[in-house]
Amino acid sequence: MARPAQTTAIDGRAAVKLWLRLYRPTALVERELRTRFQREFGVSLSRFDALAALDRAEAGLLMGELSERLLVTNGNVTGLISRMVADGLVTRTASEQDRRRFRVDLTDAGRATFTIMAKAHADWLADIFADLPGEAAASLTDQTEHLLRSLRTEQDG
Amino acid sequence: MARPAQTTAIDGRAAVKLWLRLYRPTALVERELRTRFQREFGVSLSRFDALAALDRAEAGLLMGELSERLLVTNGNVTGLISRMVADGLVTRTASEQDRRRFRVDLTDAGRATFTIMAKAHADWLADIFADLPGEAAASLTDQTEHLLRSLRTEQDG
DNA sequence: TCCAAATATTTTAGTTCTAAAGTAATTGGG
DNA sequence: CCCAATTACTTTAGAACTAAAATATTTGGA
Repeated sequence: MARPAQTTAIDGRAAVKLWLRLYRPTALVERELRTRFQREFGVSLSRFDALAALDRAEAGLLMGELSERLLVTNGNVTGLISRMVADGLVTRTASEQDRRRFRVDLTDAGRATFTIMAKAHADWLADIFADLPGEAAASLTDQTEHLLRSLRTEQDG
Repeated sequence: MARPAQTTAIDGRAAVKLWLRLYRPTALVERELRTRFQREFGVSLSRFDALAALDRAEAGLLMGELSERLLVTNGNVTGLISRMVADGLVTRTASEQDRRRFRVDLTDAGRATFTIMAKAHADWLADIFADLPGEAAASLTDQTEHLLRSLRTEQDG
């Protein structure tokens, strides 16, 4: 589990600076998306994220898989999915093989809802990033992938 | 208020890709910091952010200024600061000139607490980013500043 | 086989957060 | 000077979130 020492490791000051520079635009975009989802669809960003995760997975997801992908606790997913089940967006069924497990699947209504929202989501982001030159966007997309791979956090990836 | 058209504007697909690449590492680092603040100091990340904002401002901050800097609603700041007042970290005093305004200031205990936490915060971030080559970190720091300036959100900056 | 440990999820208690409505103080055009 | 609009903040109702404890099921070694 030992990781190789990094001779060019950045110091605390530079690390804090990078973190603040990374955090602020991300928080602004997140807030903008949250507000727009609420205003246009009356839906939380978390719900959209859950729908997106389920849409990407072709055979549904276990509660625990959802919690991993959304980067939130199990308890949070329990409540989020309960409300989404109540609203007919997803189903939650116990596994036959292992009755501790619950698989969550999109309903037809959930998938249709997601399709509409995903279009708006992409349009909003294109608008939010419209002033960023394509070259800068491509470079950032590359560099943030590198960043993600190099992160030393409890739950990597 | 019209902004110049961007001839090289990225499309929805690229915008979503950039967003996801930006969001994931940021969320992972945020979660890591949140967990560590909770574990080591029994304190929320929001509290640390509030302390940091107040420490940076030399003459205290109005409730509204805090809500701008922390990117949260006024109502949220009301509750957060109430709890911090109760714990002796900050004071909250009405302005003489305009009794609608409330200025929040660090107490000596609050400033001392912040100083200790800020050191840990910097150390943790240096550790989290330790595998990122210094060159990549510097480049990301630059590029995210550019990103912030180019963002088209309701509340810019 | 049995039962202790591990696994998957839910529950609990409480903080953080939002949107929207409410309160109180200030400001400025008529 | 006045009062309608604005500003600063709080309150409310409820969703989103966490850490920790609880529940239920499965697994694996003695």
